[in-house]
Amino acid sequence: MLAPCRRAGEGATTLAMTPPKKSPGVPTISDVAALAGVSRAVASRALSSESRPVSPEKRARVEAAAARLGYSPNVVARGLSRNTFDLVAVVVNHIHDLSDLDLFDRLLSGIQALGKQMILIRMASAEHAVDLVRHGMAYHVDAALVFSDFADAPTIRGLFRTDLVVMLNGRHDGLSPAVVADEAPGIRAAVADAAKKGVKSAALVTGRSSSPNEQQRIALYQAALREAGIKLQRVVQGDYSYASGRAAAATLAAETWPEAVFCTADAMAMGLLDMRRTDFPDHHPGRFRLYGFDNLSLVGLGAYPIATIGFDKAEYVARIIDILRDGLADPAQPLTIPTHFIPGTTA
Amino acid sequence: MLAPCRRAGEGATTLAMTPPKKSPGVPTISDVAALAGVSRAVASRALSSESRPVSPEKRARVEAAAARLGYSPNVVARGLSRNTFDLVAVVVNHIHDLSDLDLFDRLLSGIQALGKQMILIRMASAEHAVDLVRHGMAYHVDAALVFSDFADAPTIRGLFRTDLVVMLNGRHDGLSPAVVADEAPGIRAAVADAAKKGVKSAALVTGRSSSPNEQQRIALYQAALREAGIKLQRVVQGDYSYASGRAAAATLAAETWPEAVFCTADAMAMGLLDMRRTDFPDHHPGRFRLYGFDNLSLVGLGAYPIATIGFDKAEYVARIIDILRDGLADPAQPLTIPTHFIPGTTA
DNA sequence: CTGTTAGCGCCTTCAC
DNA sequence: GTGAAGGCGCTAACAG
Repeated sequence: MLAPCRRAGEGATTLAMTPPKKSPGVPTISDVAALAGVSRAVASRALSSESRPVSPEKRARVEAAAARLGYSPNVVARGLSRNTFDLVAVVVNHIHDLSDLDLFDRLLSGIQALGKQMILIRMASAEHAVDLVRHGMAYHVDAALVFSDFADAPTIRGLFRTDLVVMLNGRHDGLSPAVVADEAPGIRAAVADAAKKGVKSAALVTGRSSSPNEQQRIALYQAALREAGIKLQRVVQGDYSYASGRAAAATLAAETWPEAVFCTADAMAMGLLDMRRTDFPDHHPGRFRLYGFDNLSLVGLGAYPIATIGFDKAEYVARIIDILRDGLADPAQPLTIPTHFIPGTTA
Repeated sequence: MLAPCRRAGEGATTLAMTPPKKSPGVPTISDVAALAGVSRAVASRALSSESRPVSPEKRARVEAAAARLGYSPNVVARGLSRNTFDLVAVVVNHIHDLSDLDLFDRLLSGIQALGKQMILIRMASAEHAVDLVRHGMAYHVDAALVFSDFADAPTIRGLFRTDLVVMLNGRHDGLSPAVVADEAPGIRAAVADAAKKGVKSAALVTGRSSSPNEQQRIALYQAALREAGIKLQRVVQGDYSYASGRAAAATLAAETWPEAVFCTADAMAMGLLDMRRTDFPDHHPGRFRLYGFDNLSLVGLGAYPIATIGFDKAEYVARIIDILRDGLADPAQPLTIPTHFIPGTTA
C-alpha cells in the first residue's frame, strides 16, 4: 500500500497497459497550454501570478482552459525548478513540547495563513534526526521552527537546507532568530503577590535543572524571594510533569508545609495539588498559596485554583509568523515576549 | 525572508555572482558518480538499495564517494520521477480533534518509524481546503489520515492525489479504510458498574448531537441504562468541551442531582466536577458517580476521580500504521477497536 | 509581449 | 554488469 499518487496522464483506475500518454489523468500545464492555444511558458506565467506581463486575452484563455481541465500545478515539479516548497518544519523533541494545544493550533493556522504547510518532526535523538530529515521532504523546508531543546542552532542549521531557523527553545546563538519569554516580570509579580498576602516561607519545585533555561528561571525565583523577604525553605526537583508534581508533594509533606509553593510548570502544580487532595480527602487543605508556570488553558478555565505565569500566546505566535514573513533585522538580539502574573481563582 | 533552500552547486554564502556550477554546494548524484568514476545510473543504483545488480567494487566506490561528499539524495527530484514522497497528511478540523497528545505523539512516531513524514492540515472550511491542499505538498501525499469530521470520504479523496485515505472520524463509506472504536462494550460496562453500585437514576451529558457518531453513542447509553434498570432522568447537551461540562453542572444542579452522571467526553466530566467543587467549596460533594469518555491521560494519572471509557491507544495507532503499510484487505469493513471501562480512583 | 530552449536532480528503460 | 538517453512537470533565461 501507500501507493504513489496519481500522476499526469494516469487515471485513477490503473487498468491501462498502454503507455499512459493521453489518458484522462491529472492534467499538466502542457494540456492547459494546448487547450488555450499558447505555449507552456505563457500558460505558466498566466497562472503563476507572476510579474511578467501576459496579454489579457491569452491570460483569460489560459485561465478558462485551466478551470475546464481542473488543472492544479504540480508543486513538486515547480519546487524542483523554483527551489522552494512552501513548507515549514516544526521540530519538537516530544510532542508535549508544544505544552499547549492552543499555542499549537494558533501556530498551525498562522502558517497556513502564510500559504505554507507545516511538516512536523519529532526529534527523538540527534543521530536519528539526521537520517530522518535528510531523507525526507523536511530537508527542503523554507524554515524550521525549533521547539525541541535537543539541538542547538548550528546543528539545526546543518540539518536543513534552509538557513532560516527560528529557535524557540531558549538555545539561541547570535546567528538564528529566536523568540524567548522574558520570565522576570512574571516571576517578580508572582512573588510580590505572595508577599502581599503575608507569605513568609516558600518552596520551589523545579524542572530538570540541567537546562540553562531552567537554571536562569530558578535564579530569578531566588532573587525575587530574597528581595521580598520570603524564606526559600526547600527546593525540590521535578521534570515538569504532572507525576513529578505529585512526587514533590510527598517530599514536601515530610517536613513543615511551606506557606507558598512555586512550581516552574503548571502540570507540576496540578499534580502537587491533586496529591494533597488525595492525601486529605475529607480535610480542607491547610492554607497555602500555589503558583504554577505556563498558563495552561486548563488552568485558565478554572479547573485548578492556582495562580500562574504566562505570556500572551497570540502575540508569541504573531512574532514567529512575522519572522517567517519578513525575517528578523538583527538575529543577534532575540525577540522577547514579556510574561505576566495571572492570579488564580483561589490562589 | 523564507528564502528558498540551498540547492546543488550553491554554497550557503550567496556572494558569488558567477553561474554557480561547481561551488561547494549541496552535492548531487553527478558529483558522486564523477568522484567514484562511474556513470550516474550506476551511482543511482548503488545507492538506491535496488534489486538491480551492481558490481561490489563499484558499489563500494560509490558508497565511499557519497559518504565523503556528504551526499543525500534530493527527495524532490526523486519524487518527481518516482512519484512518491513519503509524506502522510493528517487532517484535523481543529487541533483539538487529536483529543490527546499521547495519541498524537504515538501517531507521529509511528509514521516516522515507517520512514514517512507527517504534514499537518487544519481544515477550517471545505472551500478553503481545496486551495490549501492543491497548492501545497499536501496534495502529493501517499496517504491521508482524516480526523476532521468536516468532510466525508469522497470529498477527501477528491482533495488529495492519493486514493489511500483512512477515515478516523466515523464517516466511512465503503471505499476507504476506516478505524472506529466499538463503543458498546465500554458503555455497557460503565453502566453495569453503576448498576452494581446501586445507582437508580442518572443523567447523560452529550456532545453535539448533530453528528451521527454521537447519536449512536447516545443510543447505546439509553439502551444500556434501560437494560440495567437505571432511570435516565435528564439529558443535557454540551459540546465536548470543559466549559460545556461546567454549564451542564449548573443545569443539573437546578433539579435533584442524579445518582450518576455519564458524560460523552472526559473534558465535560472534568468541567462538571470542578463546577461542583467550586459551588460547594467547603462541603463534601453529595455522593454521585461520574463517568467520562476518552480516557484522557490526565484522568489516567489520577487528576480527576472519575471513571472513564477508552480504547487502547497503542493498538489504535498500530492499526492505523498497519493500514498505511499494508493497506486494508476489505475497506468495506471498518476496523474496530474495542473500548474498555476504566474504573476511576474514586468513581 | 511571446515562444523556444535549457535545465532542476533523479530514475528508468534500453541498448551495449 | 554498465552507460547513454529520455523523461517527470515546471520555470527561468534567452531570443524573437
